[in-house]
Amino acid sequence: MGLAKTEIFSDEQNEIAGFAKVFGHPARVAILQHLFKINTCVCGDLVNEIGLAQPTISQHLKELKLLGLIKGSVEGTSVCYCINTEKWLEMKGILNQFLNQDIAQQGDCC
Amino acid sequence: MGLAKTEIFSDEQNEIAGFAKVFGHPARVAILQHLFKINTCVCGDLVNEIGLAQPTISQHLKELKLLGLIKGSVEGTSVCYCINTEKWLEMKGILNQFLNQDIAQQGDCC
DNA sequence: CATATTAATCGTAATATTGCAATGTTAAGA
DNA sequence: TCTTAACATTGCAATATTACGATTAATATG
Repeated sequence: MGLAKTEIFSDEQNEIAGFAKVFGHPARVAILQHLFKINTCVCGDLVNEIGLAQPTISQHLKELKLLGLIKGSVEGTSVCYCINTEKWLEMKGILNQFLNQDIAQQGDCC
Repeated sequence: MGLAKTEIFSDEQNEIAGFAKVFGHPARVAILQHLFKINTCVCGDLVNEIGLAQPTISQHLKELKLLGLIKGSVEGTSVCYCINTEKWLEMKGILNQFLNQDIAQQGDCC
């Protein structure tokens, strides 16, 4: 089917999956890393930085924007992208809660 | 194409994406949460716990096993699954490094 | 041995994702 | 206004993912 049965899972589970999915592709990881590294707005060099065609980068940016992880503001003919710190922290909190589940666990049992 | 151009990205980027991808589906999030909650081996009740068919669960378990996040040992006619703590911690470290990138960042610029 | 139980695998349908060429849009500069 | 630039959108081909029915494999149990 290719279609996830999201309705049988909790909002929390779907939220975790939603955020994680966006990192599930190396191009988006690379884009985010670059945005962090530059530390100031990037305007268009992502296409040169990463080795993918312009429409492909544009599409990945769109997905990141849809989740709210990045912001884009038009700057003349170019567009300036940067991390949305607030949303990033929110996501970090949610994912960390999931990743830190193990503290109570005392070891493997298999 | 549906095929990610992994060769143009660094090993680190591909590794982050690989781990994240596995959480990119709520069923796998649910499976992991349940394995943590039970805190002892779960053998087959995952199918009842989560509302998906047995082959579907089996497939998700396979992916989790492939990455090394869970271990399974045969226990009679059933199979006992549990978290692979060592691998989980390794993954946590890698993802945390990615999620914590923001510390140096001083705010949005758009 | 016959049968039931449990889980893996196979095959397949439906849908999603990835990537890009072609094209559209918008704003700057000549 | 015309042209160029920087992106976004559209449309499509190739591949991946998700889900499940049917089947298979392995082990208990009567």
